[in-house]
Amino acid sequence: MKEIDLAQGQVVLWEVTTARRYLAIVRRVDSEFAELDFFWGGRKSVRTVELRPFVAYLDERDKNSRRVFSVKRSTLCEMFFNRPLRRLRPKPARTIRNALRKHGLRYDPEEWPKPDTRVRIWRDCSFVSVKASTVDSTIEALLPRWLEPERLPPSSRDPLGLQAYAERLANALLPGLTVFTTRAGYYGFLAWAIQLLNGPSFSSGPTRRERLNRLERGLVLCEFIQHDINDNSCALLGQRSKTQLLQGHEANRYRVPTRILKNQNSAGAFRLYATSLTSFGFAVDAPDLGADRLLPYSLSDFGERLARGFKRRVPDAFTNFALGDETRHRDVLREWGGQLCFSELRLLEQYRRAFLEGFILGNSVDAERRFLTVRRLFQRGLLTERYEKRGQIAPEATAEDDSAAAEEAPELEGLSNDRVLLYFYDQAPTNDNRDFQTAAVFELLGLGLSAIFRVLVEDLRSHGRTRTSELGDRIMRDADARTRRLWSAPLAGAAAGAPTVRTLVPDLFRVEGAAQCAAVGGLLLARLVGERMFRAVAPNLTGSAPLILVDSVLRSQPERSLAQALPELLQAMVERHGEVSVNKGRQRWCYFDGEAVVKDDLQEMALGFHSMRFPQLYSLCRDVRLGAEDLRNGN
DNA sequence: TATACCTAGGTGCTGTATCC
DNA sequence: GGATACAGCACCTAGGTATA
Repeated sequence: MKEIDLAQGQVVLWEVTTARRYLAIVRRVDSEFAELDFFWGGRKSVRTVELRPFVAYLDERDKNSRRVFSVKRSTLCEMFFNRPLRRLRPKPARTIRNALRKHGLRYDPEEWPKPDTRVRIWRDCSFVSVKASTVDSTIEALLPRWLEPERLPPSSRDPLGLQAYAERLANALLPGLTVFTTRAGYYGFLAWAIQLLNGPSFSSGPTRRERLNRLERGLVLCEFIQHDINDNSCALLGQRSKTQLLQGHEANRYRVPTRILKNQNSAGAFRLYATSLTSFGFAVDAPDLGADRLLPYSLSDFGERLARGFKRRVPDAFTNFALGDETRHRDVLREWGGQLCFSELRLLEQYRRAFLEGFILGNSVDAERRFLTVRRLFQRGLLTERYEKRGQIAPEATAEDDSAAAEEAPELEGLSNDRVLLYFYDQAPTNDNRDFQTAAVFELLGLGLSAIFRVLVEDLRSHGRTRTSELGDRIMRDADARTRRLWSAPLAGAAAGAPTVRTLVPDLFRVEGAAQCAAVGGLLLARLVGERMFRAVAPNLTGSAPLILVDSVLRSQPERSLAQALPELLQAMVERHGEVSVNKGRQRWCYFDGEAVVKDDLQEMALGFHSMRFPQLYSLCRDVRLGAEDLRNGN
């Protein structure tokens, strides 16, 4: 076999025998050997003379075959996964497709239903490697470009670019909370750890960050032993390692585990709670301390109080155990776990008061915002003092004619984002409700638009190319008579005849098929823009993508029906998606080619509310059993 | 019929891709 | 580089199939 240059990151063909051939990625290469990463997760060092770049293999194929590699699906699976995979699940199928696309290979057909389905693979001549050399790029610039542009990094998962605006709305309601800030105990643990480790005793030896990680692992071990394997009521970061940790004893004695998370520095408490810790006013950023090898935070007065409160729960010998290498008996660690338990910290009044000070009762802007949000949730009965019960749809949140739909809804633990947003959407538009209602209208507009964009995405996935003027027929064909009538009526008529928003939203998630979902999404948009609530909050959404889209297409020509407006709405969304993709430097999902929309790098598209962090808020409130009395003290 | 084994599908959690 | 969403993984269970 002739010698060919191999490069890191390249897809190569390793022909062990004529029958045993594998595709792999070059991890490292030197003059004689290349280390390969296989798609099934294995790694192996192979002599370079046994390897060929897969594209070179294709180029060497017979011209009569048009340099197309045709192979049964089962054989392709063996080449990728070392197994024929008689049932090809979506995940490995996606792995193969993504790998082919990523490395400039095209395939046909799109779907491979049977093991003996033949898959044809060939070079995608429009592909330009992201890491192309300067010489390549110079040559590329000289080439005519009448077909596809060069490939960009993979597409965004947020095709209409709605996430950033949603986060701004969430931050206005609950600044400092993130999707990870669910346990009040971590604030005290981190404050105590910062206070302890930034002291003079730890200037040599392991870094303070490593010591903090050890303290966290020690805490997690004690909590896990305290709450046995069947008790997940006190969840901590690293919960998934619980079984492994509990098995890691020798004669009922444990050491601090070496690992609770794959990367504790990026996924541990210190990192995930850092911004929240400062937003709550417990600590301030102090990068100069970091330069001195200290933890780069300085505790505030609140933070010092919180740390002292937590310290009262820390067993005397815990620190030495966590930072040392000694073992302790299970029963001792269980007792420590009981003292440290995050679910019990509320019983310590000093700790609870200090936490509430930072959380909602302090004088900072963020604390005041959180206080106003929490107080209104209490006033509306969305937050109550009954934390143990599973959350239910609040009776006043359900319009009378929608009660049947609400009864069918599954019970939700805590406080879900959709429950809060739909509740406020149902209330009168007042200044006191305005921020919640702005978020609700934004999310509902986003849902309706996304449902409509998704029908285009699914059509492109099936056909590769579609005309926006034909999608209306598809939606109408699958719809019931009432929906067809509403889609054909002028916008005002559709708004008046459509079910309520509270009915349409669950429908959107219940109906099967993208076309039916788009039909419901259209009715949701019509209903929304016709309601008083929309007119009340629209000024707050000026400049946001959903408002621009519905204003420019729907509200500008209210005499048109949804069916008539659909092609223009889709065109506006595809254009918006194009702009978003350019701004992000990401590959687009689709683009206009004359009258038709053409598939490019389509991604899976799911519908849902963005996180407004109400479940996380509920969890924090539950940890300290926040009550109405606490809020009265905050006035 | 009992049992073992296999697979699909659901769920929850972690690690990483993505976005700003 | 920080914050976030989500893909992927591990685990579990139900149901189907093969075998004794």
